[in-house]
Amino acid sequence: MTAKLKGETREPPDITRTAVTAAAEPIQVNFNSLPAEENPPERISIRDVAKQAGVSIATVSMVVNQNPRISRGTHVRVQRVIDSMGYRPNRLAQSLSSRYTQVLAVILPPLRHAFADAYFGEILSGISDRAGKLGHKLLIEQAKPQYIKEGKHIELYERRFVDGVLCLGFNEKHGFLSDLRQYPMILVDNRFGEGVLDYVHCDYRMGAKQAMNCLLQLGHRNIGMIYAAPESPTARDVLEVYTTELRNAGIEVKESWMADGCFTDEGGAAAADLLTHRDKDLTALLCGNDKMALGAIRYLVEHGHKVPQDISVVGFDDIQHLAYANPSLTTVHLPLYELGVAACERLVSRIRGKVDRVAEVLPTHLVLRESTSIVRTR
Amino acid sequence: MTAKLKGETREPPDITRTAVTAAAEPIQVNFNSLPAEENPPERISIRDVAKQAGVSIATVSMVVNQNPRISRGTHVRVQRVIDSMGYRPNRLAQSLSSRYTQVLAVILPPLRHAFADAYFGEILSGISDRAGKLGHKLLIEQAKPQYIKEGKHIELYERRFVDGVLCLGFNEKHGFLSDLRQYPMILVDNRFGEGVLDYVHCDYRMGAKQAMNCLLQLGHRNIGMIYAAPESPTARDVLEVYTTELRNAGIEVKESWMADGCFTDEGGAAAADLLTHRDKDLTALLCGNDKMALGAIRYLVEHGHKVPQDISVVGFDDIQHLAYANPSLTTVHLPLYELGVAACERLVSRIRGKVDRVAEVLPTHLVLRESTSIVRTR
DNA sequence: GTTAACTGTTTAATCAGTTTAACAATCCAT
DNA sequence: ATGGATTGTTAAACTGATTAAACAGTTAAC
Repeated sequence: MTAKLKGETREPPDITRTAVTAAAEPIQVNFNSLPAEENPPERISIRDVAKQAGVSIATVSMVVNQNPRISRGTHVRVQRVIDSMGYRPNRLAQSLSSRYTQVLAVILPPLRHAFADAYFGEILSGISDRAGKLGHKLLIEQAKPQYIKEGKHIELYERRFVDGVLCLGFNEKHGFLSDLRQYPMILVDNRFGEGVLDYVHCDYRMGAKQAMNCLLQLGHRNIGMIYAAPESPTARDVLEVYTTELRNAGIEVKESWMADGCFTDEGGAAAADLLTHRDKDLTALLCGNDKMALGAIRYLVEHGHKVPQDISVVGFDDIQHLAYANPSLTTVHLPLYELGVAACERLVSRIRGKVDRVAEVLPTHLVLRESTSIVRTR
Repeated sequence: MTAKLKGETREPPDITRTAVTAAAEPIQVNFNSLPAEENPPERISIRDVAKQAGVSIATVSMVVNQNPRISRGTHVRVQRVIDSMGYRPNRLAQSLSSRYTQVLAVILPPLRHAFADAYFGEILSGISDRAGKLGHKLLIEQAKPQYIKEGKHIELYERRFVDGVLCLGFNEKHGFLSDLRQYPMILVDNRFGEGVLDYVHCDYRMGAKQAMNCLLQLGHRNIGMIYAAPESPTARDVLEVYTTELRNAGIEVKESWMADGCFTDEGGAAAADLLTHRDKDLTALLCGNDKMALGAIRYLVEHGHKVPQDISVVGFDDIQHLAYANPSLTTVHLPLYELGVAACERLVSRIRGKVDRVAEVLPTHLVLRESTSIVRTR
């Protein structure tokens, strides 16, 4: 009979409703000045503001959205009421009505330490900073097998959680990416198919060329390569440039000079083990990322090889706080922060329908430090 | 006159509306089988399902929410229609109506590398996993000064972005925390005031005791301490236990044995520098976290001190991949993943109104590795 | 001095759900 | 056969915003 009381509390739902599947600034605070518990502040809606200001809710909405059809006088008058009442528009209602959530999702690969990874972290910083500036919030998801199986990545759009998705650490092998083809999304630091998905990635070919030039100029001819994820287009870029540059220098490329290091520290160490035993004449190692390079250096040092005197090592990424490693690492600097910024920027442009398919490649540069030196003479 | 066309596209808003302030499973994909671009799938609403199933929208809603008032037969019949149509409830409408968003925010401190931090990463993993299981999404925010000044942390609730907030890496010095007092929130790995805020933290007193016991048992008597953030209650716990344990062992505590390492690698190195010059007789260092411990070891090794032969070092955190460091680090293991899980669990319970003020402390244990040894005899 | 164009505001429909109260239909006891 | 309790379903109100279309009041043009 009577309308539901405003502010009445209800029980929150215990389960997620997914319908489709039926299964399953530092300021010192004086604690004494803080009342132990306060009633939650009562919600002020657009109707309350409209009533108080003596206008319609449409007018309030237009003031909030800075619609130019509202006169200066009305704008000021209503804005004063808004400020005095502390009105904040309910974003759920805004999004329901406007069809835009102003939220983006970042999908990370299902690695145990994805959240603590320097590579992802740097990209995330860029994404987060730019998203904030563009007035967007960030949802973080991890694409575990179960997650994909349940179609949660599609729900992200279909249930209106987000306007767009940024995918980090995936490549063509990850079939779920093509499920997102029809929605706003961007693949970060890789590419996919031919004009199938939007992407932004670092120029791994340029980076590989810079690294190889460096090693060749230092006189190295027996150069090993610790790669990873050969199914990844950008990883293949590096491998291709590696072999091409060797050939161009008149060096015969040996299959035994290459090993998979799985992008990990341990993998890098294992690969260094393998490579140094397969060919004792290797004087340099090119590594697909810094983590593998560090693993390799650790292995080499522990097994009596001096770095760089016996073997030079070059990495990829230029992860922070590694300049302190001993020896410090010569590496290809990837503009990961900028990559995140660009990816976020492009995605939002796509959401706003302003641009066509995005395909951008960001330049790299070599950072020469202590893990490389002129080739040893026998 | 005519109703707006369904699926008609509108322009997304260019600005954030904040009213209050007027200022400012790997599967290979065959690309050829993918149509270049598809029309976005048309939205299916609860009304479409109701019509198709020949029931009211209330019934569909109750089926989706597994309301027991719906008969078995109706449930099955409607569920079939839901599945066949691929209906997914719009979460914005659900949340607007139900008053619960099923979204939690994680607020990180404004550090440059907060997203790539092993400490935060581990906690985040726990939070993320548990949030997923509880049917909640995660929003990630960084509390930059501007962010707090603009009251964005309060908007998180007031504009219905989230149901609750987890705060990582903050302490009593961070005044904005008290703004959140009246909303569901939990302070992670610290405490605040006396029953003012919910919190879960590791038992730093226990950890400090374990570390000191170890060092004292190894015969050390001149033990230095590299602390950080002395305004933090948990950091003070460690300092207090450190001094108490020394006194209990009949050792006079010297002010010159303590230095602030700012929780960073460089800070740890600088503190080690300071401490070893202030007192050449120090045989052990207790460090507030692993990063400082590593910085200290790096400094010590580079300056001719052998670790552990000359100086033993104990850390705090037990960050992954550090077991490989040389020497590997003896450290107090903090159950950070479990901390994240517990924090998330408790927060959701609070949101559901099931429990009172949360104040939980998780046990630690010492991991003995190579950076500690029996005290050197002169 | 009408008519047309422009301004600023409001009305009402819409977004897509949840929930309360009412209602119809069946069941059991009187 | 009548009344009350029980069960399953629906109508309608409600969540809090946006926006197209209508409308009233001025001003400009013919």
